[in-house]
Amino acid sequence: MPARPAAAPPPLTEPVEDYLKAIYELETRFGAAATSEVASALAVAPASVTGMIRRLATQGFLDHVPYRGVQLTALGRRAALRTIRRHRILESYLTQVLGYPWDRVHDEAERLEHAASDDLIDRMAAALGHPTADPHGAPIPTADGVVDERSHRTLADLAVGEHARMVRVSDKDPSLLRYLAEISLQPGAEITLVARAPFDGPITLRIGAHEPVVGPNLAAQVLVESMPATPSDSDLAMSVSPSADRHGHEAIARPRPRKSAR
Amino acid sequence: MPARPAAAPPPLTEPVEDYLKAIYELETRFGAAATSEVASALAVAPASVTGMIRRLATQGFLDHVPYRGVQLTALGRRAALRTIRRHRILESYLTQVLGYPWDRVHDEAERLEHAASDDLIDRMAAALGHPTADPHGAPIPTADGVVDERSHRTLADLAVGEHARMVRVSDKDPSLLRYLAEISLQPGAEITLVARAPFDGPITLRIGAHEPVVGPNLAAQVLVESMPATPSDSDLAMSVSPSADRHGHEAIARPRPRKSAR
DNA sequence: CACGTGATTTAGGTTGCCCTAAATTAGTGG
DNA sequence: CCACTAATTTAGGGCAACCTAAATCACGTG
Repeated sequence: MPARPAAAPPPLTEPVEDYLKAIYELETRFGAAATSEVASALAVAPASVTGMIRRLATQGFLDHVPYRGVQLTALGRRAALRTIRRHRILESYLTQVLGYPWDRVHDEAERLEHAASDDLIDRMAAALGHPTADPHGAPIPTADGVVDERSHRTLADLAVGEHARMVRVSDKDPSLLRYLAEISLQPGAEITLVARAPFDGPITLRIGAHEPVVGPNLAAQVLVESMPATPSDSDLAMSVSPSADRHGHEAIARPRPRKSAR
Repeated sequence: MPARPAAAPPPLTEPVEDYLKAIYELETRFGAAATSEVASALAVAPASVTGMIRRLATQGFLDHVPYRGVQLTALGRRAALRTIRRHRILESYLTQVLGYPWDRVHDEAERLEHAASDDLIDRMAAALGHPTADPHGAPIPTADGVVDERSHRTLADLAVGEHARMVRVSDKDPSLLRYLAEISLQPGAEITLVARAPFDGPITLRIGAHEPVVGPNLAAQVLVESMPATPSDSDLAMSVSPSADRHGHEAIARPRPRKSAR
């Protein structure tokens, strides 16, 4: 008999897409996602996360070791990246074509990402010339799930006198984004760290003609990449190597044998 | 005490928006919506419709007379028109800006209409110059719920020799839409009815240089408006008055007193 | 004017996703 | 090694939206 044309997988529900996306993001930040982290990321009770996780595990989207957290399978990662791609292309389109300010695209994209078809997303991407990063600098996965996962230093890591380019900031806090726009601290901006007060104090930057002073808290949220010092304003031209400071993602630890080795 | 800033009404769920939209459409076509009509419009069991209708009635979106059907209240009509506005602006935007063919916008808009914010819809409308009709000729309600509800004759109603302009066709049947596009029968097209075979037979049109022949079934789905006969190709220049062929919408009949009046 | 037919509603379930409260487990410090 | 704490899971519901099967109702007809 002729093989049937491969039963289409049932489309994921909105909550499922949200869980997978949240788990993906926690996993890339911490190596694995704890129940409570997922719960607070989604503003949901931990008990609810346990239930959803069990279902997602039986459906093959993730591996769950009870009391130890979860990790996405290849299937789960693909699904998560598909949602993330939609989200970031939507954000790009909303800002670049429809004139949204960058602090108001997150919520809109958050809803649209579940409703837009692949075709729509591709048309938007094409209209933008297939962008590789969204307005906040987050990399956009390709349609087949490849994403630039390089990690970056933060503004708080820069040494005095160092020269860098702003790369990325989270899209989640509108008021932070509005403030950053005010001081022209947006992806692509060139920054020199002018001064740093002691005891984790405020940091003075130079961005173009301005010299904003920001707190260490804010600085830690802004990702940057080193730039070769410009011949003009640099005395110490230390080129910081883009050292791979990625932690080596362990798989979830299996529950160890209970005999306390001592 | 200072009056609180008016508690925001809880946003409608997706199924609720769909019910209200379907009921609105049935109501403008038939004067009232029957349970079974709603059920088949939404591809849902009639028993499910009864349940939803009861909830919507208690929430003030519609009036329900058991066994007699439903009618929207002013509140329900506003909500329905808001969804319809979104749908039609989305369809317009998808075709005009993103190059969707007109037979593929319905499904996409159907999903996006529940996710798009008012702000997004307004931005799209502005980008299009505030269109008054969607790609299929359906009128777009304004943001405050005003819509052009004129009814129209169909292609099947035209007399031989009559000259008309195509106004509108349903957006629901992609294959019909593809065929109409093939024969250039799209909103705005000027049409002359060239011949009509007897016994409800095929109808010959002239559209520009083409003379497509269409069945009565198709003709009944295409809404048109009369045009003054052009001096060139008309012998009988009958200007058909745009007679109000609107049926006079009765309210739902109350269940009559059971004593069989006779 | 009773009766059958078709439309509608009621009764009783199911599923997905959420909750709170009460176990249970892992990991730490004494 | 025991006890405490914090994280997690289990137990037991709730609500929205759907379903099927079994009443019930409206209405035209014989």
